[in-house]
Amino acid sequence: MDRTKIARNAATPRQGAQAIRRALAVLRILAAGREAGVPLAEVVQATGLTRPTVHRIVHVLIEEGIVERNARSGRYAIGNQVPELALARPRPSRLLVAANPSLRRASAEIGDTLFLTVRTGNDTLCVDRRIGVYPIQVLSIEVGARRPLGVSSAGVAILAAMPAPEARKIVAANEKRFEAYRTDTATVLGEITAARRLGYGMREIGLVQGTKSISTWIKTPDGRPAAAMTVSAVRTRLGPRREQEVAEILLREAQIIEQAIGG
Amino acid sequence: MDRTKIARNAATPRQGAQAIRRALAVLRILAAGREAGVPLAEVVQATGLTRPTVHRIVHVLIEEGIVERNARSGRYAIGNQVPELALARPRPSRLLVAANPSLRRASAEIGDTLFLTVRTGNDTLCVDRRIGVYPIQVLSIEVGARRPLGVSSAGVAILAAMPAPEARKIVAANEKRFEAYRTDTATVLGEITAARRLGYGMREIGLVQGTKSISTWIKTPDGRPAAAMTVSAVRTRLGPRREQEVAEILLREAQIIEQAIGG
DNA sequence: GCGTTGTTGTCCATATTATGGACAGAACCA
DNA sequence: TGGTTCTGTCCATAATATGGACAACAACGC
Repeated sequence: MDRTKIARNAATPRQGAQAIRRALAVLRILAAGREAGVPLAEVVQATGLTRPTVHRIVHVLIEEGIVERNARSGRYAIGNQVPELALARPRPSRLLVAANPSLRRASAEIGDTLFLTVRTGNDTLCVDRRIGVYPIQVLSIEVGARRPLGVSSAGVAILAAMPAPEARKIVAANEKRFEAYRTDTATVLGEITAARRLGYGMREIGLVQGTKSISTWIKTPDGRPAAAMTVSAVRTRLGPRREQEVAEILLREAQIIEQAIGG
Repeated sequence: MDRTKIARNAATPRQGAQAIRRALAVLRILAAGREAGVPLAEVVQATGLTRPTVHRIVHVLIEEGIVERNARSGRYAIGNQVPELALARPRPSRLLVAANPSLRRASAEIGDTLFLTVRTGNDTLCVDRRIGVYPIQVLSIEVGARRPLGVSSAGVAILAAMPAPEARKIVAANEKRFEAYRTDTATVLGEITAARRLGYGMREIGLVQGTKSISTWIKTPDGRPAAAMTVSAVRTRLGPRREQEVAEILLREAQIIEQAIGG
């Protein structure tokens, strides 16, 4: 009876739309499942909603064409109508355009697979990939791959570049989803701290066995990290010396991209 | 108190998600506004919802990143996160792939601008465009353009190819949106009847002054129209004789596409 | 200046709507 | 055949979303 007026202007998360927010949370989990989709139980676990609620949401979204169900597996996936809605927007994003020359340059210089990953909500989303000239390439992550912030080196880099309290809040929000990626809050927080010290994100053990990744963050003019640039390679190819070299190239190019989107 | 069990299995549109359905209705209207966006009042008018409701929905969607607001005009538009969700799906649709050779062939043969338009819900959505060799081209419709079924020749063609009651239902549902396109239910129904007789859709007066359009429908194996192929040109270039020629080419290619997606 | 019209934004009592515990069915396995 | 793990459905209930009414602001005319 006393916080009625005080809290309204600041960060009150606008009421009267629980169902819509929940539906979007479901959609974002489904998006992480790509074409293959996600079983209902996993959506329940990842969102923390009850099963009847998720079931209802998912089936309404199916009726609306926003979600599809794989007839074979019974899994739920992002439907046809989502790309159709997306057509309303102009094709390539500002970042993608700005990053293009840097990706080309760095890819040629480094020779290993290069990824551009953006932050979207509590997830990372791979939006570009360049294959290098070295004969062994790590291609496990495809354009469109989406993961909770924290489970990839790109996610760690992005979290490391934001204020610690904000990063902690996101990690806490993603906690329920870490299990599926064989990690946990403590590990993630440790990696974030390490990345802050180093100046870039690093994972000795990538999501694929025997790979190693290095990521630098890219900040928007307002100082918030919006994306990351990542190199992935077989571990043996990224010893301490080369790690240093690669990191320097990535840091240089990240700065160039920051300037391009800043101006 | 008597229809409790009877109607449940057939086409009961699953309850418990009014808000989600409404949010999607809003999104689809916003999608029609492309980058420029749509003023709130127009969303209200087009959806038939009340203003407070639309306002609430739109602002929640903004908080979620699904909708953006143009700072200059105050209009609302589809946001960043929609294409990001869309990345979860594999790139080019089955239809787009199947239609590609036909579009190329017809475009070369006809020389005027060619469009491929799909049905999505109660809208048409332009998904491909080929520019011909003739020096005057009608380029007003871009890939991503979305309009209520019935206002373009493509929409009329698609409606003409479905069972009359279903077409009437869609036209009725779109009624509130026709005004913005300077047409009305009676006109649209008349055009649909004419298209059924002709075997293809036609508009003497395109949405742009002085243009004329011809559209043939494309049906999926289950017999439902899913898309339309359209030629637009300045009216003088599409006299009765040439109209016949163009229609024949379009009908031929439509059939080829139908076979390609059927097998 | 001052009404007029056309916007968008907000409040809050209310009834409609979404919720989730409990139950049921289906598929798989030993 | 009983156990386990999944999805689907029901319905009383509480919480949620609703929309009428009011407010604020801008642009325009005179």
